[in-house]
Amino acid sequence: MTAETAAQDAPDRPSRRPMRADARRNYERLVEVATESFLANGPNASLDEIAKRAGVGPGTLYRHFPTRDDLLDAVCARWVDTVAADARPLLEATEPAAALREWLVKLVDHVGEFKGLASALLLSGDRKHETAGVLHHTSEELIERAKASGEIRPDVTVTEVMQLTSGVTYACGSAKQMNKPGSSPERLIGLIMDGISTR
Amino acid sequence: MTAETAAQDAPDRPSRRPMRADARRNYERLVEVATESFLANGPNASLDEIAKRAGVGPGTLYRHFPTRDDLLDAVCARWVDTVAADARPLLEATEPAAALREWLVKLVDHVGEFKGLASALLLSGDRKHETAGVLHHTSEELIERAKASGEIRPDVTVTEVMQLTSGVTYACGSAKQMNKPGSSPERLIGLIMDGISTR
DNA sequence: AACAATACGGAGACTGTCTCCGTTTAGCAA
DNA sequence: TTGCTAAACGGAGACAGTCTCCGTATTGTT
Repeated sequence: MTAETAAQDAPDRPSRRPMRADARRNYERLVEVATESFLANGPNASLDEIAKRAGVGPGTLYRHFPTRDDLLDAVCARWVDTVAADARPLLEATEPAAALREWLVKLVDHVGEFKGLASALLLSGDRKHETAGVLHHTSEELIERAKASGEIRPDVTVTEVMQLTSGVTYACGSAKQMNKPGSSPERLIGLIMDGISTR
Repeated sequence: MTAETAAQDAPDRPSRRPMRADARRNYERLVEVATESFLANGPNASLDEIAKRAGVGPGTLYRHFPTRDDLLDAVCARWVDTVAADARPLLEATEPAAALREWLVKLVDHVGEFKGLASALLLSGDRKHETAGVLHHTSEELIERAKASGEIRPDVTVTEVMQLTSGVTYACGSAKQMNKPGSSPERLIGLIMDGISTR
């Protein structure tokens, strides 16, 4: 399921008939407005406000997205497609370890731009939407290739790398928002790469 | 400033005369109740509720702690003394790198127990209360010793280690709360230790 | 005992969450 | 087209949490 089709047979819709036209319109618009709003005001942005700015009543918002997390998920689902596209070329790179490093840095940057909204995604491998799965799967491929080439230790798991990476994301994000410079994602990912490399 | 004395010339009090007896009593009681409440209900526990359970009006709570963060800080200030005590023996250990590793694991465990309340502390080196400073300073000593013994790379900074550690804390915390087992703190800290070790 | 200075506490304004239900609309079938 | 029904809308309003204002009470000092 890609973000584009998400609205049709939306979140866990029991694959019944497609959404009515007006419902779909509102769904789309809500996700759109929510994205702006979350980016501008953080993940606690007022939901009623989002509804208002999308030109619908609160009831409509809550019918489509019963909880804040559901809305957050939908917003992330769009965004994740963009990120995954970034990885495509890396999957064919000639130097797997370097490719992995580059991907992890990109991941941190992307998630960082997206504020704290997406950080949970790195950890959950199997949420409703493939949202998180896409990221997990991409990482998995890159890690397996790097293991195969002998550059990464075979005892390291995908989950571990994702945990460490989400940690870097969190640390960089927090550091920025409290005006503590801290080290760059490149540097921290570098240290992690050193830790998981064969030697 | 230790937690015990915190109430006397409390948060950034312009070192004027000490708190009045009733004020101090309420301050103490509030921190006490807040600790329970945050642990039980997370960092969004209702402040009015805390005030009520401490037997004071909301006004009193807000006079002592103008923002939620101020209260959170006060709660953490108590807790940090406990943690720091754990490090005392490690500072004299004969194997600095092992001691550092042990400390970092302890740190993750402690912060984890304390839910998400304290994770921000690892990153901020110079908050109002020494709260964060204590942790930072302790880590610094352990890291310097490990560098001096040649086991840790000299180019690694304290901040970097704290960033990575807070990341592990975050990752383990999130993983737990969304029922994703993930790897243990020991394992992840181990990978980080590998990354920052000389080879 | 009297008097500042300090602190208390609760009423209430305000903001955000979420639901209920009467009204409207889309889509289909005749 | 028209009429019908399931689907969807949206806003009033109940509720919960935040935070302030200010009249009242307490403390510690002379």
